[in-house]
Amino acid sequence: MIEDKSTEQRIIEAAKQVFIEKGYDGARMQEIADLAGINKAMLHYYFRSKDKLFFTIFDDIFSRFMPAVQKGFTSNMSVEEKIKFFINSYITLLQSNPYIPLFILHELSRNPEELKTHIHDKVTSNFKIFQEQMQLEINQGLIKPIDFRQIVTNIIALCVFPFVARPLLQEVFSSDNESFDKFIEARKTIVPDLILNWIKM
Amino acid sequence: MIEDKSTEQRIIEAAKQVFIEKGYDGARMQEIADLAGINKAMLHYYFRSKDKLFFTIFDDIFSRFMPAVQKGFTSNMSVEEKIKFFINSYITLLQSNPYIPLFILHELSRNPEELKTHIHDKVTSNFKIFQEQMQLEINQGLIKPIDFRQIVTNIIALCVFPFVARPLLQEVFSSDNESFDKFIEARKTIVPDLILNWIKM
DNA sequence: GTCTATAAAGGGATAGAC
DNA sequence: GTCTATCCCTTTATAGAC
Repeated sequence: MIEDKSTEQRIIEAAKQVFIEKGYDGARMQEIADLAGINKAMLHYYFRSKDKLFFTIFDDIFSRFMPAVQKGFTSNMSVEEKIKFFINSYITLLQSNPYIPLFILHELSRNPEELKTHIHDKVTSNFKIFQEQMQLEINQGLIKPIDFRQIVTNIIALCVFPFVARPLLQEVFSSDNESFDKFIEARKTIVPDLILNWIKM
Repeated sequence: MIEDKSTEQRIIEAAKQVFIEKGYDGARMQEIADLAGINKAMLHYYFRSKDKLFFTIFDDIFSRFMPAVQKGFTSNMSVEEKIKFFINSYITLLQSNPYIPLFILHELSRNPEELKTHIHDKVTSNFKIFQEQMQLEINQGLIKPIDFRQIVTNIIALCVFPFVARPLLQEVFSSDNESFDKFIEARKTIVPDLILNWIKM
């Protein structure tokens, strides 16, 4: 049970845990109440409905997670340095938040229309800068002329996928938790290798 | 509504559709019954419970999908040819079944213990052959000595991720369905390039 | 095998006392 | 703000007629 802190804060933390683990459909208001150390009536007093509570939690998670992903692209490093830096810090972020990506992807796919409006203004800006910088280095002949979207998608895919597919991969490779953690750690050098080897002239 | 075919077959097809779209927790027996053109009582007559129906459907989907993935690795081609062939046919398979991966990943993560037993015997064998062949080509100096698991993970990640992250990617890149389909199609050459460029000596 | 009707439990939401 | 009690709809599951 979550202790200390204000009731509202305890509800939010409890709801995050339960929604992330079970998803919207699998989450129970009773379980959130128990974890927060209150009763169901209090949930509705603070958040009116399961829907409202969910959207609050989703927005909170999404707006913490996406900018953390994108801000790595705003510094004044070269494309190569940025990619190295980004992959390293992104995988580190995922090691601390391993269940966030699958939660977001599942909920977006479950309810695309409603949630699109919630993410629309949070995903646009930061990549633009990186895109322009890449175009510049392409013109300078430093990197190959590859579709910007493909590069970004490949980087994200290689970072995120092991986390969303963890149960399956552990089964396929018969690996225990410890060796899987090492496997992830190794990717902090493997993924940059793979990407840079591909895009550099 | 699904017509013709036996009642059991209609139930299975309807259940597949609904479970894949909504997930176990979001699926309703009523919706499955409606889609199959029968009533709820019939579902229980044929499958006793939602759980039993779900596991039947999950096993069916999983045992169709995973071997299709792995059989590409059993022919007598070189590692390079196999990788090219696999990526192409895997992405093509995903184009016809875009929602299967997220469904499997979500359900595995929701209920890992129960479902592990269901997948255990279906994921082991075929990769072994490919692993041995890779070791051989590594010894011959044809490809770099890279952890086999990392190569397989990267290939699967690059194929699968765009499908599980489609709503998010379309939002980030402001792309309509048509241009996203082209984006996917282009990956049939991009992903092999990326992988082979990385592992070839 | 297929249907209608209904039981039984679950779960979101509210009323009202304190 | 917080609690207990309860409403009421949804959903899984079963009984029983045909």
